[in-house]
Amino acid sequence: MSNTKLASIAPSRINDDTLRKFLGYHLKRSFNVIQADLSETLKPFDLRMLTFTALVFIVDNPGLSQSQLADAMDIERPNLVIIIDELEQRELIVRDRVQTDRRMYALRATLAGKRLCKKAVAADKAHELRLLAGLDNETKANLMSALEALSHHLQNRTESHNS
Amino acid sequence: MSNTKLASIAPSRINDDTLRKFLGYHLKRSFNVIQADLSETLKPFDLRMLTFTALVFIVDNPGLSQSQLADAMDIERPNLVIIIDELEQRELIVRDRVQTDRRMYALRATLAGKRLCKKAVAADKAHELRLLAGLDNETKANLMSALEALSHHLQNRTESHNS
DNA sequence: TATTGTTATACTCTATAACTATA
DNA sequence: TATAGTTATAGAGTATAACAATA
Repeated sequence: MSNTKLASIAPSRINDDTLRKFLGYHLKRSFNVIQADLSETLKPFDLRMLTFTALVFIVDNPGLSQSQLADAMDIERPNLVIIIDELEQRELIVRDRVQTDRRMYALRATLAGKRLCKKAVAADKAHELRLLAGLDNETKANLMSALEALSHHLQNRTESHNS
Repeated sequence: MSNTKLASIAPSRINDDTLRKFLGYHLKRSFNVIQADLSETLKPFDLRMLTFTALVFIVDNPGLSQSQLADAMDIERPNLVIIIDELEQRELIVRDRVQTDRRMYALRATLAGKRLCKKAVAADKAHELRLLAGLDNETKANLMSALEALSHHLQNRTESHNS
């Protein structure tokens, strides 16, 4: 860290006064760290954030369709296909044909899927607690409620835009 | 919205009780919305989130090097090159050779760069206010301080990991 | 006609290894 | 040797258009 020569030319401490005022700036930085760390946490289960999220949704909502899932995950239908393919090939979920509407599949988790989901959720929870270790409980509670409020607010906003 | 037949098979309202407890879940959803909206906001200036962030950093820190900038932006050096190339080609910034250490460049914004930066910052600020319209001021303030705390906490965590 | 799932495709962001030129 | 910038490349995530099967 001996950038004594550098100090005369470039700022030794980077100024982010302008960017610090932007929600998107902090959101991106925070998400990048959590996303990178979460990838490591999910690696033992052979899951990524997207496959993990899809699996949890299917476990919690047996019978939902790919359209519904894509909508819940805020991704486009085409991008969900390979995620479902992967989960199905690993026999964590099944695609059941719906008899009353043969266009769509009812997604259901297998026993193996439910078991893996439970383990991954526990690992993810432990991972987040480890990541937030050092913050006092009040800050953590504020963080969670603020983020949940933001997420809901933005979600409702886009819904009313689409209609 | 007439999924009356669907209701008998699949859940009509998606349950996200499990995922709702995860910071990463809300973080990702919020970031996706803000990122998508910000892209639209920056389009008139021919900027993306990355080129915008780089430009603001250079304006606020005249003379910084690409390594310093990559570090500040939390991206890898190779990925910064094309961003700087783009800003330089558009004559928003210049790469000045540092005489005392000819390996590196001192990045500086041109007058045009500073002007565009100012306009883009204002548009971005207006965009965020518009996006958060409807939330009461207390929630907004909580959100900002919570996110800033999170961003700083995670940043310091990774720094101590790298050393 | 509209919708579900699918294919193909393209663009952006991210990450790593290896090179060059300078120190 | 170590560092700054670069090239090449590969892997994710995301978005759109167009298609087949079904409603």
